[in-house]
Amino acid sequence: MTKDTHHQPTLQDVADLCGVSTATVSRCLNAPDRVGKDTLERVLAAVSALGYAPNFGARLMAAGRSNTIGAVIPTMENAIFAQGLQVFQDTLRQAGFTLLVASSGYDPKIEAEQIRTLASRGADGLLLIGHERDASVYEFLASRQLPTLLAWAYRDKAPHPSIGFDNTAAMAELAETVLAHGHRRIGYISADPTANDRAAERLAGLRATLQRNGFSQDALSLVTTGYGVETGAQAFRQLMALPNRPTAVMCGNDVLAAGAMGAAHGLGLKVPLDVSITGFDDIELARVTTPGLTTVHVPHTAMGARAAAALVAAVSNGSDLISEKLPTRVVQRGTLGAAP
Amino acid sequence: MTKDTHHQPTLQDVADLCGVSTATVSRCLNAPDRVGKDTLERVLAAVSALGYAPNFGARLMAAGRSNTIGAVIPTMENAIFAQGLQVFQDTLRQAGFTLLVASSGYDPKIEAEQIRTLASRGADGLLLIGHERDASVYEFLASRQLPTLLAWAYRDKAPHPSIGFDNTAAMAELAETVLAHGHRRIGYISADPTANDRAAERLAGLRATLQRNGFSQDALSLVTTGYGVETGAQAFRQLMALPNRPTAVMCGNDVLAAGAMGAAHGLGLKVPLDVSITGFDDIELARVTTPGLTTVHVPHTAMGARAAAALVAAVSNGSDLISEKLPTRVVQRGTLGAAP
DNA sequence: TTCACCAATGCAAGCGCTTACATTGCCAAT
DNA sequence: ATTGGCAATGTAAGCGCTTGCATTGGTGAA
Repeated sequence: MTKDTHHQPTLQDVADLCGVSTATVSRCLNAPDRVGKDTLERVLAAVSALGYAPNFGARLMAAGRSNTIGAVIPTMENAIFAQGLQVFQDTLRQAGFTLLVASSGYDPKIEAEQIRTLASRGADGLLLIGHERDASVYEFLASRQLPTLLAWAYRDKAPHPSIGFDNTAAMAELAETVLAHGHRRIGYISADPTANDRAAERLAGLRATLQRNGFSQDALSLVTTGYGVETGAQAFRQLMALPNRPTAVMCGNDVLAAGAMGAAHGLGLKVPLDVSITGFDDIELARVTTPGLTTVHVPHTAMGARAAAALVAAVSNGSDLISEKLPTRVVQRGTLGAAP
Repeated sequence: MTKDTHHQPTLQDVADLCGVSTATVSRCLNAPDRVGKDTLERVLAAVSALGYAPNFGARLMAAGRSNTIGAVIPTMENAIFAQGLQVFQDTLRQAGFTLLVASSGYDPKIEAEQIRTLASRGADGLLLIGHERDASVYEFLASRQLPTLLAWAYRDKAPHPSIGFDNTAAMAELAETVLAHGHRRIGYISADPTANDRAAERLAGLRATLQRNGFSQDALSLVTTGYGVETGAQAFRQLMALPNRPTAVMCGNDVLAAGAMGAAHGLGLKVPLDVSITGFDDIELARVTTPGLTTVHVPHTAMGARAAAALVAAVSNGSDLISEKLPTRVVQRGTLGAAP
């Protein structure tokens, strides 16, 4: 037998086939200008003839770079991050990078674990959602010198670079709009703000707006809940059962709002005649409900593209990651009406 | 200086710290039962003290295994695959595997490229969507001996193992239900069936049902379109502009159906009084429209979990991947009514 | 003609880990 | 008391690639 097992072709095979050293072949692939023109041609021919593809592990090991960017997102289950992530991946792909995605289920423990996993797989850079996480995680990142960009959030004073929008201001703007419609009793459905800084900031934006407009604490009925459509529906029913039910129910995101819409329908309440509902994120869901959801439009596409470009630059040229604040805007679609 | 650069701890560091060989440390991590109990303890303590994490590249290289499963899905942009994928990842994680996701944008060229990328990154197994792809891709997979499981589809005679459901039969069942409501002119909105075998099978199921029930070709008005909510809406308007407009519009998936719902509302058509609409997949969207979408429920969760378990088994024990057919069922929610 | 220089290429040392094989030492069976 | 067997551990050979340094040979300047 010439060959016992059916191996993948290696650099050596290519080198043998054209009578050069592995070093030359490697250079043909990674620094073509450091090689003679005819040699280059011959080697590339051999490469494609053999169907050679470099072994990722070996390359990672020898070069210490993987051309991979990792992303840890809270969930893949709904569309909140999907659109931005899709663009993120497309942009990376065009730059010759691969995306590794992991999701944490909104659990900081799992997130930390996933970050470590991605790092140990040689991710050259990381995309994370939001600012808030344990100091040990940031220490880990620093010790690895891993370029890390935070997204879906932006803070002025933030110690880590982020690309996103101002959750607080965006929700404040929406809240102003709601108040302008004459609503005086506001319900708010939020994901747990202690474990989710975007949720916390949005809630803060709402609170600040209420206060600024001279409302008392009682004007706000807060329900904290989970992340699905169903939990949104449940929270909405809870709010409607209140003695002094709110005339407008604002939701921390579109998924919760969609649930609220469903629950309203189930209760026989007309939106926005009987009750107004608002969301946040402007995902596909928001265009699909009847009437369309009044929500905050978030620049998913721009965010994904800019984040990818920034990380690629940081990884390739070592350029610094700089924070960027993208604009949001309130989108009126129909679920917000005048207070009854 | 004791150390010039700020290196990650290596196996050697751990070994030095507890006075054993790297082999022993390696065994502690990979085959704890082949090591003395006290040694194990000491080593694990050192591991966590140093914050040691194995270098992925080195491990991949030495062991030829990565504990990684790759998945190439058509899109992350909507929820069609998200739920199944989330479960898939969770199950993998619990088995100590990592998921690498890539999306192809429904483009076979990109899919092939992504498959190669994942393979070269040392994915131990692959999850792909649907059966149809170029023979060269399957040859590549075979030459790599890469355990590959197809999902979201199931075929009896299929040459490759798959776990999913029978798209043809499921759509046929839904079509029977539609016909049972008295509809005689059916519109169908489909993604391009030439590039998507699930779409093709669903269409085939519908056609077969019409034929079985003695309908002529004219009973079906087909519109082929893209993948977003908006394209669904557009296709729906197209169907409503037909001289002999259909009384029921069936859609190849829930996203298209949601678009159709929106368009119907825009045209002032009451669903299901004026026109019936059906979807396929039963994703979150289907519960959010008003009225709820009548659709085909697909076992997302079971599919993701079983697929993960099967791949883990195949990769770990070399056990064969066997096809599995999961049940679907028609879910009546309200968008399907009697023909006007 | 000589020589300094440079482009093109080869040599070989790792990168950090796994694992086949070798070694050690202890216990039970003879 | 010997010794075979076995569990625990060590030794060291790669895995396939990149890259610093060495070597080669051709070029133009002196």
